Amino acid sequence: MAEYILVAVAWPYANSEIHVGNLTGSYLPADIFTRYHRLKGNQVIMVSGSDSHGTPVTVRADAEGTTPYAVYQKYHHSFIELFQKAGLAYDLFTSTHTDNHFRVSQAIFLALQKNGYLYTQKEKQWFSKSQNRFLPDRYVEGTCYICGYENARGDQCDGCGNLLDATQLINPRSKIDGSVPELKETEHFYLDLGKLQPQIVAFLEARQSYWRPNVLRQSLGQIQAEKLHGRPITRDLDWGIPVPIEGWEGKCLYVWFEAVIGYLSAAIEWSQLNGDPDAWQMWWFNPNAKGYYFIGKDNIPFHAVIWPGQLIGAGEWFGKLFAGIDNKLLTLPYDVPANEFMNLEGKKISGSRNWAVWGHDFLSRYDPDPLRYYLTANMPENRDSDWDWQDFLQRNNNELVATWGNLANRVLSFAFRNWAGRVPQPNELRPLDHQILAKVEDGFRSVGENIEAVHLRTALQEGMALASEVNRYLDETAPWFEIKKDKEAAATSIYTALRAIDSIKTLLAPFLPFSAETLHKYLGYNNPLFGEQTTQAVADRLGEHRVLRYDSHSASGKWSPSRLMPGQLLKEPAPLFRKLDEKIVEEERSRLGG
RNA sequence: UGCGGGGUGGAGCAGUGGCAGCUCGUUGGGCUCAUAACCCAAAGGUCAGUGGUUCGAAUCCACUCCCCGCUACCA
Repeated sequence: MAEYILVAVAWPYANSEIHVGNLTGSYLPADIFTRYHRLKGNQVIMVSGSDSHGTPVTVRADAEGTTPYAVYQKYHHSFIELFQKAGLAYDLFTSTHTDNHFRVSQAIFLALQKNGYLYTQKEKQWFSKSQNRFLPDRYVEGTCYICGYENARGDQCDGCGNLLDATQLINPRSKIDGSVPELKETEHFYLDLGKLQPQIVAFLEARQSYWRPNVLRQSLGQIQAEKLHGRPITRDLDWGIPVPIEGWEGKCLYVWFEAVIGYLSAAIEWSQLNGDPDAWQMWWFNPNAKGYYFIGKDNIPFHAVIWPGQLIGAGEWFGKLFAGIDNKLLTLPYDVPANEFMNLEGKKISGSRNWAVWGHDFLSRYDPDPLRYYLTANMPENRDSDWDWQDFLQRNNNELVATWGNLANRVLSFAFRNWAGRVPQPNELRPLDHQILAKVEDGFRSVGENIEAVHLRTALQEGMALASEVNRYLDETAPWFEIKKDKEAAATSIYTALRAIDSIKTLLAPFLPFSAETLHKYLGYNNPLFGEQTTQAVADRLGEHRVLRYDSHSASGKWSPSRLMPGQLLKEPAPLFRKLDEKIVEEERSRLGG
């Protein structure tokens, strides 16, 4: 009775690098959750990709004198490289710039239209003659018609703080090239969220007993306070997915509308790449499948309100239009365990001011597991948290190294040295031994329950607490003392301790996959716990996109207690983690804001 | 101003009606297998303030004082 679980992870926008806030907000919790379910033997797929379209990408391309395609490719490849280094093992990390995604998105659009949830509306927008394109409100500056402030932006005035109607700006100019734009009429499609509101509310109410309060506040709470209204889902732009309607050439689907559809299209692409093209239906046409959406708090309305609205609105027409299948509804999200934000040294992370700890930069000096440990221990599950270098150092040295790394090292090295590199043969286990093993083995229940509820901080804490228990056990049995007078007693203690750390290894593996794998080898196992991350280039009519995949063939890990065999050949151990020097705190702080 | 979050021992947090807990740090002791790691013990809080509800409040209500977000395609 394996469960079908879809792990849907936020799509990084392809115009900037990834920092620790992004990692702890969505990518890391998703990976931990997914690794756990893999060990557990569930049918889990973790999908995401680069959000490739939209105006910011085109603006950046213009500024750098290159193409939007090149900009997106550059960041996309950087993401894939980072995810490999950080051990973020997506079943598929693709992109929105694929033929498959275009077709899926257009099918969703058409299904919504068939069901009567789209309407069109004409409006005036600023148009840049020099660039021959419409300007998003953000990219128009002018004098505020309320307070007279001269550098007001189209959407909001920084002088008086009022939200503005961009078309009323006085002396408008393009923020991109300074030219004077003119008002021009344009027509767009709107998603009729007002009409979908009753179904969206019902969807949310059915889930409010177990959703996080921060997510409910910004979805159900928001709707109750102010009604939903239609949102434009197309734009005058050529870098994106064309509106699949005749006469609408030169217009594209708005990125917020099509990027979320990636959760569906990526599952479909994953199936195709696996040579089992209908497999996605086990997640998407299966009412018992559970979809978990790992995102940051900025994305809550899109995932908890609008995306369910899109799925509900597409209804059975999606299956019909896309796959010729009747009477199938798309599976709605089961949970949206959105995280809050992580600040940095007390201030909000800001990429443009370099107030950030960048993923690539961090991993050029430190290992991935300490990063994953700190980001999990400090994950903003309930409220904003803070990355503090002093705190990072202390948690690394006093918790990860001292409690867990040292435990593994002291047990392994003692065993290796005194029993000729093999797991010692124990006597019959004593009550003390049974006790510690029972305690550790109960972790498969308690840590598992916490991970399933996406309480990852607590789950990690419980795993670490078990490591402390084993340290205590060693202090009581004192095998270094036993061995002097009764080697068999020492063998029993060390065997018990080895079995305990073997189990804890598995309990911590979702969080610390690299060191778990190393420890797994030291314990003498030949097959790895997890599969491999691989990349591959996929060609279609839009060009080529590189994808990151997960190959589970070699994986042998199981979410179950150790059954370590006496006599098993150990490998010569070495410490799992490095202790860090106090001086890195100042070094790292001085890099910030530079 | 509007909306939202938060103020708990030195630090970071848990705790939504019933003797105030956890991790780290500090101090003292133990051990010596281990990356000066590990184990034990102790000190340390009028749970922001005031008033109220209650047999009983960190926990509910009212008011006050601070801090921080959001209202920006900056995650």
